Amino acid sequence: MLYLKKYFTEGLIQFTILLSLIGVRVDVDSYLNNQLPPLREIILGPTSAYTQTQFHNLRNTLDGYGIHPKSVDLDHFFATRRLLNQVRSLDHLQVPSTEVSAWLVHRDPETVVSAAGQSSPSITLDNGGGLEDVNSPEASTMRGGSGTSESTYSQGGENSLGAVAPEDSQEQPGERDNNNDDLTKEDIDLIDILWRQDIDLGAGREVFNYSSRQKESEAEKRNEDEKDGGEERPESWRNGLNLEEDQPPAPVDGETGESIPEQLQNPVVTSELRDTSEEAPSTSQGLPLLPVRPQPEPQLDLEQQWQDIMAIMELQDMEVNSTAEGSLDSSHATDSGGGTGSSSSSGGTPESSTMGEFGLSRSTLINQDVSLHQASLPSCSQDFPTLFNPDLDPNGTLRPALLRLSSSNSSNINSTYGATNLTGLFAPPPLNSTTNLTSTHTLTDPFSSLLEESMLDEISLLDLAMEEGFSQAQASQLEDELDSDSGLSLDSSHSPASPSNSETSCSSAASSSSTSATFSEEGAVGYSTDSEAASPEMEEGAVGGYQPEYSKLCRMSYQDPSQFGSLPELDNVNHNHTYNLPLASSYPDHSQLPGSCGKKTGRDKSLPHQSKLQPPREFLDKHASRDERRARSMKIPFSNEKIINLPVEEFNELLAKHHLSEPQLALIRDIRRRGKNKMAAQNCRKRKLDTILNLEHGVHDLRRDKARLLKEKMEFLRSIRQMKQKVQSLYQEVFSQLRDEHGRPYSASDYALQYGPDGSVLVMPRSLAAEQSRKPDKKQKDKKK
DNA sequence: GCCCGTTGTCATCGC
DNA sequence: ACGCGATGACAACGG
Repeated sequence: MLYLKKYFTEGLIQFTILLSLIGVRVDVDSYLNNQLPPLREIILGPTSAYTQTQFHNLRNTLDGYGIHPKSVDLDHFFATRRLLNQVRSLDHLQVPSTEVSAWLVHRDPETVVSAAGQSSPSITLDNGGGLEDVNSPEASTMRGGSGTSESTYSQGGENSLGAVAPEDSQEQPGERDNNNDDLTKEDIDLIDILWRQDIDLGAGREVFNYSSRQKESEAEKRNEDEKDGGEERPESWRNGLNLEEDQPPAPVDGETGESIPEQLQNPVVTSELRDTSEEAPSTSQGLPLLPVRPQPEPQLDLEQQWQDIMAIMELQDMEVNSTAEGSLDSSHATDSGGGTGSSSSSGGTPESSTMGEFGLSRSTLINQDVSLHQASLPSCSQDFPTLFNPDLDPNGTLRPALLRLSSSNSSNINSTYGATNLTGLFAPPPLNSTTNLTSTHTLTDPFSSLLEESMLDEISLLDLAMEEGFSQAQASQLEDELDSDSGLSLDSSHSPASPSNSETSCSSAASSSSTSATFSEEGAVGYSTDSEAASPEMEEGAVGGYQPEYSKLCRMSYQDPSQFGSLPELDNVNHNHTYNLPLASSYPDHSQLPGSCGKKTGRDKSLPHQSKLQPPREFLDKHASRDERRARSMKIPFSNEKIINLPVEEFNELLAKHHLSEPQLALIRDIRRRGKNKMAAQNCRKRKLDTILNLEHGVHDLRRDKARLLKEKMEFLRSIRQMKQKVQSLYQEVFSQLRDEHGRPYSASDYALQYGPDGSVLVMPRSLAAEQSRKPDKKQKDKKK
C-alpha cells in the first residue's frame, strides 16, 4: 500500500507541479533539461558552462526532478544520488564520528519513491525537517509553521519505542536502497539495541523530506528571484514543486497571522495538494506524498530536530564537544505540545520563538540569527559569481532568475557573510517567510556543493582581483558589500602600487632619465653625515665658485637608493629630490664626491658638464644659490656647507675663530637657517611621499589579506554547510528508518533523535527531551548572563 | 605661453 | 628664551 500510495501521490504531485509550471509560463522542458547538467556535473565534475544551470536545477535534479516523476527508476535515481552525494561529501565533510554513528537502522521504502519525483515527504532528505543548511532561516521558520507537512509520515507516532542507532553503522546508500522495506539483520539488531535502551521513550517517527526541503529551498530561491524581479515562476509552480518557499507564507496563518504547522493545516495529503495548489505557502512537497498526517505538528518537530542537530553540530564541530551535553539536552526542544506548535513556529520571529521554545542554548539562539545569514549563504555563493564574475558565466548569459537573485542577494551579502554565521549554519533556519535568503538555502547538497565550489572559484577570482588591487569594479563591489570598513577611497585601479607607480613613473620619467642613481633617499640621508663628511674637505669655504652646482650634483649621487629598496613601490621612484644631502654652497674640493658627482639629476645635467669641464666663475655664480652669492659677496671665509651643516658647537667655534662683522654673522646665520630649512623641506617632502607610498602599500596588503580571509571564510562556510547537510540527511535518514516495536515509524512531531555526549543516538519523546534540555539551557543561560 | 613638478624660501608651530 | 625640526604656503625654475 505504501508504495502504491507513494507512487500514486507522487504522480499526482508531479502532475500538479507540471501544470502549475505550465501555468506559470515556465518552460518545463527546458527546466527539466536544465536539471540534467547538474547531474553530469556531479558525475563528471562541474562544468563552468553548467554552473548557472546548477543554480536553478541542481537541487531539482538531485532531488530527482530530472527524472520523470513516474519513472520506476526513481529509486535507483535516489540511490545514485545518495551515492554521489556521499562520495562527494567524503572529500569535504568532516563529520564527527557521532554523526556517522547515528546511521539508519533501515530504510523506508517509501522514502525512496517520494524522493525521486518530488520531495516525497517520506524521503529522509527532506529539508523541511530540521537540518537544512540550505534552508534559509526563513524557510525553517516557514516550516515551523507549515513545514510539518514534510514530516508527515506520522505513523501515528508510535510512542513506545526509542531507537538508537549505533555509532558504527554508517549509511550505505546501496544498502538503504536495498533495504527499503525490509530491515536488514543489522537494522534489526540496531533496533533491538535502541529499543532496549529507549524502550521507555516513546518514539514517533518524523519524516524528513530531504528532497522536499531542498525543493523548498529551491522554491525559496526562486521566490527570491521572483522577488528580485523575475517572477517567472508563479506561486503555483512553487507550490507544486517547492513547498518550502511557500512555507514562509504557509507558516503564517492568514487569519491569525500565526505560523501554523503544515501538518495541522494539511492533515491529509490530498488536502495538502490542494493547499499547495491554492496556497503556495502551506504545504511542502512532502505533504502530498504523505498519505496521512495524523500528527499535527510536523514542522515543530522538524525544527526541533533541526535545532537539536544543529546544536550537536555546533557543539561537536564548532566547539568541539565542550558543551555538547548541555546543548544536546537543550537541543531537545520543548514544544512537544507543539501540536499547534504553531505557536512556536507561528511566533513572530521564528528564530527567537523557536529557539526559546526549543530551549536551545543561548548560543544556538545567537546562531539562529546566524543561521539566517547562513541560509543566505548559498545565495551568497550564487551572488558571488554574479557579483564578481558575471563575466565568468560560461554561457555569458545568466538566467534572469539568477541575475535577480544575485542582484537581490548582493545586498545581503554582508549579512550572509556575517561573521556570526558559522555557528548559524548549523542552526535551523528560521521560520520566517521572508526572502531571498530562504531561497538560497534550499539548495540541495549537491546543488549547494556545486554552488559552493563555484563560489570558491569566484572567491579565488576575487582574491586574485584583490591582489591585483581590486581594480575591478566587481572587486570593489565586493568590498563594499562585504565590508564598508574603510572609508579610504584608494584607487581600486590596477596594481596596488599603481598610484605610487603612476606617480613615481611620472617623476621618474622626467627626472630619472638622466640619472641612474637619482633615488631620492629618505630625508634621513640628507640629515646624515654626508654633509659632515664633506665638511672637512670643504672647510675651505670657498664662498664663490661653482661648487654649489657641484654640490648639487654630488648630492644627487650621494643618495642612497638602498633605503628605498625597502619599499618596493619606491623602486620606481626616481625623484631627484636631494633631500639627503645638505647643500654645499661652496666646495673647496670637488674631490669629495668624485664618483658620485657623475650622477646628476635632469636639472643639474646641463650645468654639470660645463662646470666639470671648466666652470667659469660667472657661470658658477650665475647658478650659485643666492646665499652662496651673498656669502661670496660678503667674503665669508667658509663654505655654506659648513655654515649649514656644522653642529651648533662647531659652528659657534667656527664663528669665534673668524672675526666677522655683524652683517657677515647675520648672513651666516641666515644661510644656516635657510640651508637647514631647505633640507628640512626636502625631508618633509620625502616623508610625505614615503607616507603616501606606505599607505598605499598598506592598503594593498590589507586588501590582499582581506581577500584571503574572505576566501578562507567561504571555504569554512562551505565545509560547514556540507557537514550540516550531511548531518541533516543522516538524521532524516536515521529517523525515517526507525521503527517502533510495532514496526511503525516514529512521529517526527513526537519524537526526536537525541544525541548523547558519548555519541549515542536516542529516540526520545520531544516532551521528555524538552524537559531534559530545559535544565541545561537554563544553566547555559545563566552562564551567559 | 601654460601647465606641472621640483626646489628653495619664509613663516609658523611645537619640542 | 633659544635652537632646531617640521610643515604649509609661496615663488622661482625648468621641462
